Amino acid sequence: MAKNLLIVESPAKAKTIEKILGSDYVVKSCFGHIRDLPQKAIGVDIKNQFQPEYVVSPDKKDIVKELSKLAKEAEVWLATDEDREGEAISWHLAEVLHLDINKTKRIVFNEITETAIKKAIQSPRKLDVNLVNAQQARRILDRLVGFELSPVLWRKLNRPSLSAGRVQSVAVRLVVEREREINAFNSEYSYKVVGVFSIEEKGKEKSFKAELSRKFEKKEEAEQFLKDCIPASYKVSDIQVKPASKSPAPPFTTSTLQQEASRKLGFSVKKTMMVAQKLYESGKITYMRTDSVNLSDLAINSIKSMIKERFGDEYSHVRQYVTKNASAQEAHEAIRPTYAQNDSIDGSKDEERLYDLIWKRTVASQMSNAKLERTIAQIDISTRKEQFIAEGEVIKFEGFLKLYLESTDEESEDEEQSGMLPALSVGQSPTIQTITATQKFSKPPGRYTEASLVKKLEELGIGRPSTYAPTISTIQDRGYVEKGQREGQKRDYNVLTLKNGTVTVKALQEVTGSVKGQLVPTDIGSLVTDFLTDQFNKVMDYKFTANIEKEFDSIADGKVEWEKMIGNFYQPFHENVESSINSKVYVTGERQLGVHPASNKPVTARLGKFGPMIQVGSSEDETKPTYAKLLSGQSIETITLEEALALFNLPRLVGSFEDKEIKANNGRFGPYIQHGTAFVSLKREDDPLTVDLDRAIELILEKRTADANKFIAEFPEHAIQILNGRFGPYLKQGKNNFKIPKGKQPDKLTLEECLEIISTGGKDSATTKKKTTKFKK
DNA sequence: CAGTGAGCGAGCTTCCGCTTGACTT
Repeated sequence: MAKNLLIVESPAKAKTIEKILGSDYVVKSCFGHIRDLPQKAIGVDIKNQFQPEYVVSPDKKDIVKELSKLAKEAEVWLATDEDREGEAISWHLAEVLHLDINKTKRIVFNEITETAIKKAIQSPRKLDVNLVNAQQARRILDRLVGFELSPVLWRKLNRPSLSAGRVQSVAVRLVVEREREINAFNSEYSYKVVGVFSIEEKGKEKSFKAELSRKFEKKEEAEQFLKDCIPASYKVSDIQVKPASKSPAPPFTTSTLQQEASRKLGFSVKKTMMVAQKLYESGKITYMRTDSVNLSDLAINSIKSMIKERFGDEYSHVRQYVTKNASAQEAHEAIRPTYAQNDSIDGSKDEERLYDLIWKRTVASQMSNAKLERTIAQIDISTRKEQFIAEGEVIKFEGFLKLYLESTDEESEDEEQSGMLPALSVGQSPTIQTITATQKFSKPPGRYTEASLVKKLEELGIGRPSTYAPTISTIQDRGYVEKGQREGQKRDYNVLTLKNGTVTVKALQEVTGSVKGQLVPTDIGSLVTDFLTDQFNKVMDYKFTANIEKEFDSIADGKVEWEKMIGNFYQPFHENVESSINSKVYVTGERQLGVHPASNKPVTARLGKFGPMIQVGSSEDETKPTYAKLLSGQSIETITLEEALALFNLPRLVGSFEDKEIKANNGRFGPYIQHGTAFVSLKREDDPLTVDLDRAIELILEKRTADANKFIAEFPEHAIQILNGRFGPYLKQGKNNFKIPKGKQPDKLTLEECLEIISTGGKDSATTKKKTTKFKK
């Protein structure tokens, strides 16, 4: 039996540390928090100084049992993370394992290296009760806000399972307000003029581009300019050459990894975290939930020697990055490869790609600046006072660019990579080949992507590395925010060209305003945001988290009692909740669209029991009002009277096929076509208002083949079917589904085997089914 | 499975931050 029990949070960490410490130490993991407020009840005694009721989390019972047993016979070292949550985890461990708080050794290290760990063992400290209290205040405040606000929403929007919280509600607010900025944006245009010139260099013709020093607002102005250029000659009037340098981005944190993996690999934040977890568990990278850009000395040294060996001394530049984010707690290192010399790993395609990204980013962060030379040449026009400006950039020394360049969120269509210019000199007269004036529209602010929303939340100090991905999932699961599906719309633009002495005008089309993969608010998301910002503006304030973080810090410093801080917050907050819940106002977002041209009845859009809808007429009229559901992509806030009235064309007769009518409609599960008694869902790109007969028949036939492929085998006498599903083959009996055990071939199952699967696996499947279905209604 | 369009009723939702698997139709 070992004399010492050392407890850390993560099992992968435990393994590594056990190797370092040897046989005197048993190193175990507690898998994060072991105790928390109860899941189903508020668990805070408000009348009694907000005393929390903690329970061992159901999935941690076994862990706690094991740790208790080990703790009885060994000296316990609490080695959880060095931050507020880590301190609290240690305190809960001390409580549950009945350790003497004054005697228990608490140690911390923020890198897993032999020196760091042995040094930590040399200097244990006591539990920091003030820091624990700061965590309790954070926990209790979040619980009070979440569990008091959510019921207000259930009532005001008449919808169960809505939720509100310090983090998620602000995340939704960001998306809602961005959408409104975009809706309010008035796109303006101007004409951007680009000339293509050529010049002789060493007997060869070389061409280069230059942009005019001004843009034109009107087409006529642009046209006049081109005409003026017909007889013109051109002269290089000035050349400036300036050295420039670029430095690498710091190593990855959780947030920057999510952003880069989204931009460069197209990963969702959830996927990034799942793949990173795999890399971490197999020992290939350091911990992936971190807000620190710090690299351990050991890592820096091994990266340095690797760079020198592989690229040469001149490529090495040791940099120690400092975390700028004020809310960072820096309990871990930056995300980096465990062994810098491994420039690739074996794993799934996704693991290999993410590792490659992490490796390059980390190594590049320790490489020299890139040295550039920027050339700006000015070209005069004999017939006009404007000038053409040619810009060129030449890399003199690539430095870190040899490996890696960080991407940006902006679309890169306009970024003409300014390459090398031919050698120009003042006084030269380049010849013009073409000049084009292109109509360019100003762009509204971009919608958030999952990753750019994480970036924004981090800037505001809202949320933590471990919660970014779950928060993004929550706001989508609750139906507040969706990933956009709509393709862009076509827009005309003009291009004027001067070539061979004549000016031509062409109208072209571009696609703009695609929302694919970007976050758009739903009607419910917008209504919840408006309601909460109106009635609970303090909690919805973008600075709320930053403000209370300061108060948590005061608690951690021992200057403020946590009960007092929570009391000061709760008293006005709760009064607000009470008055809001008692008011008879319901949130429907009702909006008048106008009157029906035929009947003169009012047309309104609002949130109904089953979602956003249009109503024609009022419920007080003698004849009942008529209703129509909004289509996906439409919203109460933006739908027009014309669009609303068009919805009443449903159900719509599309035509007939195989002697049966085909109708298009918008139902409970979205738009569909009905063919006799068969129903087929429309695809995202289809619109029930316009879908034609050919397409409808195509979809019907598609569905028939899909249904045929779905079927593998059946035993009708027992109502058993073996089918192909989303997660592979499965067994179905009546309404229950069963997993087919590994190693069994689904098409060769016998009746006996099927019955066995049902009798053994039956219980589990039935209970899990209940769990998942209860969410839906 | 492809309706419906309120406000009583019965009983259910819900937070944020630490950690991993188990499991999905």
